Amino acid sequence: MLYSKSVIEASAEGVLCVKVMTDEQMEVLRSQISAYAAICEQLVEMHRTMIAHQDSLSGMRSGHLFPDQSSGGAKISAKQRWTPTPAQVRILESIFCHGNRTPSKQRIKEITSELSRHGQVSETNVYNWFQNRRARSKRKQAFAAPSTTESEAEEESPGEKKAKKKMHFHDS
Amino acid sequence: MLYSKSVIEASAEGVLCVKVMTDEQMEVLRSQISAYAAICEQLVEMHRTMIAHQDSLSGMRSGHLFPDQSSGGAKISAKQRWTPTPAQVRILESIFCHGNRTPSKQRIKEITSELSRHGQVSETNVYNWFQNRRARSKRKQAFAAPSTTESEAEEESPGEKKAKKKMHFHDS
DNA sequence: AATATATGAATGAACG
DNA sequence: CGTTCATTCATATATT
Repeated sequence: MLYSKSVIEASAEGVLCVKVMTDEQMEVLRSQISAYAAICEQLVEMHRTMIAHQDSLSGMRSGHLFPDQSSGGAKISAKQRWTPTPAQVRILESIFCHGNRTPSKQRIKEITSELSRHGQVSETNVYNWFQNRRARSKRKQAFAAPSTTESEAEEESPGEKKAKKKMHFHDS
Repeated sequence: MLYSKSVIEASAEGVLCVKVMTDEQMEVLRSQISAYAAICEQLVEMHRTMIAHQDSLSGMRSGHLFPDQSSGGAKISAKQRWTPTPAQVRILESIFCHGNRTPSKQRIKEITSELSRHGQVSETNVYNWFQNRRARSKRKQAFAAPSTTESEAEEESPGEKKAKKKMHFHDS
């Protein structure tokens, strides 16, 4: 949809055939950008307002407790996706919160064997878990509003955290 | 649909007119839209989280309140990242499994032009693809190899690997 | 049951 | 090159 740029190839052979945009098209693009800009502004404004009212933020994690997997009935249903048992989650969280970042392959193996005693896991599962855990942790911290004390002086506008684009083209 | 198909009209007749945009300029515009889209997503997510927290306090439901964009179906899904088409994947896998490791720059160029006939692709994309392919192949080995002797049965085959994987195409 | 959210997995791109 | 990040997809689980 957005890539209509390469559509116009057929007008002439190789010479002054370029990607052209009519005023109309330009206008369309302009309004799209405009619209997004407006939406962003709106959202930022809303966000600020809400933050102002926000004071009691108790980040409670929803402890999901699911039934025992080995409760008599044979659970032969082929699971398509690994689901850590509560015990495994506890161990993983513990390790993660221990500040021990970037578990190496060796460490992964150790953790995996440890977890294996509480249910079936693979190294890949553990690896993915840490990857996801870290990524998610970062994302959730998008707005950790410390109303108590201003510790971090360096901060950007709410919407710009993710806007940074680091283009590094390896190219040829 | 915000993108009318009047895009092509201009090139048909004598109306060679018009504002031209280089690919570079198009890219800039695309990036802007993309960036705004990303920011919006981020803001919406933050918003949602905050609303959820507020709900736990007052039970008030504000509902979704971000306008437009979905009503008209004008989904600006500016693709920020290259996604190889099935045909391209097939070719790439084929080359990769051909044992020809670490394609040279020249080879990359060749492959790129070959792939270009099946969809837009840059040399950087190809380069990255091979890097990733190799790295992940190795990782899998690392995870699988140190076990016993018979666990070496897993090797990707060019023709079929993950049939259940949903292929999402992108229009051009 | 339908929708929403949480989260495991896959992968393109970037970094050192 | 190996490792890590960021984004996306698919599904398990929770909520209405």
